[in-house]
Amino acid sequence: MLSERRLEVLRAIVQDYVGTEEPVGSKALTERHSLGVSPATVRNDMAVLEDEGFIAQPHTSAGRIPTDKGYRLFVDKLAGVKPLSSPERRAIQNFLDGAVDLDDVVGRTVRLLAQLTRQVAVVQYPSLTRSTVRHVELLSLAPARLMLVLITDTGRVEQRMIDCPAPFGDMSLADLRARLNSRVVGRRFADVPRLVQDLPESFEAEDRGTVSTVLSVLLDTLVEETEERLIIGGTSNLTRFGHDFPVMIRPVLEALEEQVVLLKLLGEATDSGMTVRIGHENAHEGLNSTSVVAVGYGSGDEAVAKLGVVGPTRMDYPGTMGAVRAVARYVGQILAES
Amino acid sequence: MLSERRLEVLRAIVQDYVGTEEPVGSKALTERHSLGVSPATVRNDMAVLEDEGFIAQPHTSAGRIPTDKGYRLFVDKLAGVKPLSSPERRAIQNFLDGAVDLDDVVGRTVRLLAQLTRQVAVVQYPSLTRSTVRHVELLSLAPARLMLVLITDTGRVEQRMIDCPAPFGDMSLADLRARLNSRVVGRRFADVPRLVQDLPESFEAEDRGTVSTVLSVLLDTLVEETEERLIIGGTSNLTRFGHDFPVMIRPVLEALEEQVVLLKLLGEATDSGMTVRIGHENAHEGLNSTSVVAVGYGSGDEAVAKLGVVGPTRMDYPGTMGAVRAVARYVGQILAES
DNA sequence: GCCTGGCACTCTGTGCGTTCGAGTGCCAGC
DNA sequence: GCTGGCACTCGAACGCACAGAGTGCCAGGC
Repeated sequence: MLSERRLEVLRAIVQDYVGTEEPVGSKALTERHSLGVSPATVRNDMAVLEDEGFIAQPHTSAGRIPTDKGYRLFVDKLAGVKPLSSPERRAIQNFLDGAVDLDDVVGRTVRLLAQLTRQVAVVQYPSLTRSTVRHVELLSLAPARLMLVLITDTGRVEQRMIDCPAPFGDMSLADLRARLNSRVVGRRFADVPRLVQDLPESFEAEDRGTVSTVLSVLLDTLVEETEERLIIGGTSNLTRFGHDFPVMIRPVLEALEEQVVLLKLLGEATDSGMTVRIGHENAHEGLNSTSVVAVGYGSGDEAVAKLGVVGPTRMDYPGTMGAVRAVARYVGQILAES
Repeated sequence: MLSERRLEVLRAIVQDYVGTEEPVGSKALTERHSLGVSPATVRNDMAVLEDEGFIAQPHTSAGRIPTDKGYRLFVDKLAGVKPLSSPERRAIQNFLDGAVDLDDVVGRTVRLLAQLTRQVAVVQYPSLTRSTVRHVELLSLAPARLMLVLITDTGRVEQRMIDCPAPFGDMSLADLRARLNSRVVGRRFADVPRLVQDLPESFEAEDRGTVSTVLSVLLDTLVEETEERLIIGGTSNLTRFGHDFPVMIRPVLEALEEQVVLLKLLGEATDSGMTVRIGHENAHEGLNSTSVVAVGYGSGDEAVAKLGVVGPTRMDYPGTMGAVRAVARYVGQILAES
């Protein structure tokens, strides 16, 4: 186990490196932090930390920089989550309160997060797996052509065209609409298939085909809706990556364009609490020199989706974690209110 | 007026520079193109072209590179639009044909365009100013709470919550829904305000407040819907900007994040035909070293929106223009079919 | 046993002078 | 008006020396 002072040295190295972006040496460390020991002692500690794999030298006779493992230790043991200042909190609240609909909430959130952390922000749309149906509407557009509109309690609306196998009377339509709604309104998506299963049987033979068609479209829509969408913002913050950003930025931009990659990235975050994935802990190769800070957010007690930021491994973890957590909280509040 | 040969020299310079990304000298030019004259002659021509501002030297004793003005002349007079190969055309069609809804069409288009041109693609959603209303639905969620759902002929659906000033009976609701639809279905957005203007008067006094509220929400929604949205893709192609990309990329990424800037950018493109804006011709400062190739597309004869690409001024104009034009055509076809 | 000051060593980054080569401008001649 | 020749310029590349930061190690002190 590392002694208290060695941990302190690691903390100091991380902090200085994050600040200056330059390898940090023993002398500079003792000058900037009151460790109470001489550079020589720090050098010995550094040698140990290097043996253990927490720090590394870019080349002999340069200072040390933290390794992924070093950042990991820093995040797990040495750093807390830095709470935001109260002006910051107020700014968040004001900014998010202005949102008019779900798209706007998500859009504002991503911009806010990017601005606060000065990194690339990723926000997943609230997932619908735990959503409930608020209303199902059926409209007749033509004798054998219907439109299905699904409204969820998170405020999303989805519509589908339906070509019916046979013309469908207005009475039957109203009937189906009423029965459908009485069964599924307020129910979770996952429960809907079970609840509508026997609906066709209660209709006249001539209408059964259409009813079945409508139901299958509805079920398809539910499945499709549960697919997760996300948006990103603040890509211009990639230029903050540091002096080696020209080589780093390419794979990162490519990874960010792949929604699948990002969804997996957020998906890997554990459901409760904040997840920090550092450098090579990220499965995707292009993100090997980035860290991802993600957290779930939701309207109630359950997390319905995730949001987070992607930045260089050399990032201000306490500050970033604080911002991510705070934004997630406020977004949850906003969603709960609406 | 420049002589035929001088124009030929300019064309050769543009082509070589676009290919090699290096300033091109007189000797190299005569070797790679059969101009039929000696390097010395070419040098004289180059001196003239430089006097006229079509080319420039990065420093004395380097080759020449085209200026914005040089590219402009090249695009206007010297270069055609390079048609795509038939495999390319087939690929476009296959790719776009797989789209299932409007979002999907736009998403596929932006990816396609980015891939074909290897540049940043920008696609504007079909504008709704010329759209018509397909259906307006009103749902009662609570005694004094309604939901308005607007369905357009381009397949977009928009919903709004409405808090009514007074409870609104089911009969009144059905009545309002019927009258509203009979007036606006099939009409253009722009005509709706006029068509519904006198609706409140025909209702009982107690319902008028609610009817007015509903109408104002409807009109708001129409206005908001006509606001233009767009999506971009292929940002990782920014890394192709060349050796000076680290300094260039920042303002470009920033500009790309501002939807307003991009909308203005596309908006500047003339309605008919393809528009090419080169370097400083772009009003936005961050895009002073990029060129924008944009064209309108639409489901019928009218252009309903625009799409295009953003790339370095040093781009393959004929190829890019060909790809942009082809994609716009196919998207138009797809939209017309659906 | 741990910390410290001292010292030799090893790198990188920087400044400087030199060389090399591509490219130019100009001129005289055809 | 085109061409070949020629002197000139300037940046890129290279080698080299030097300063500075940082290290590892060791002997000595608390």
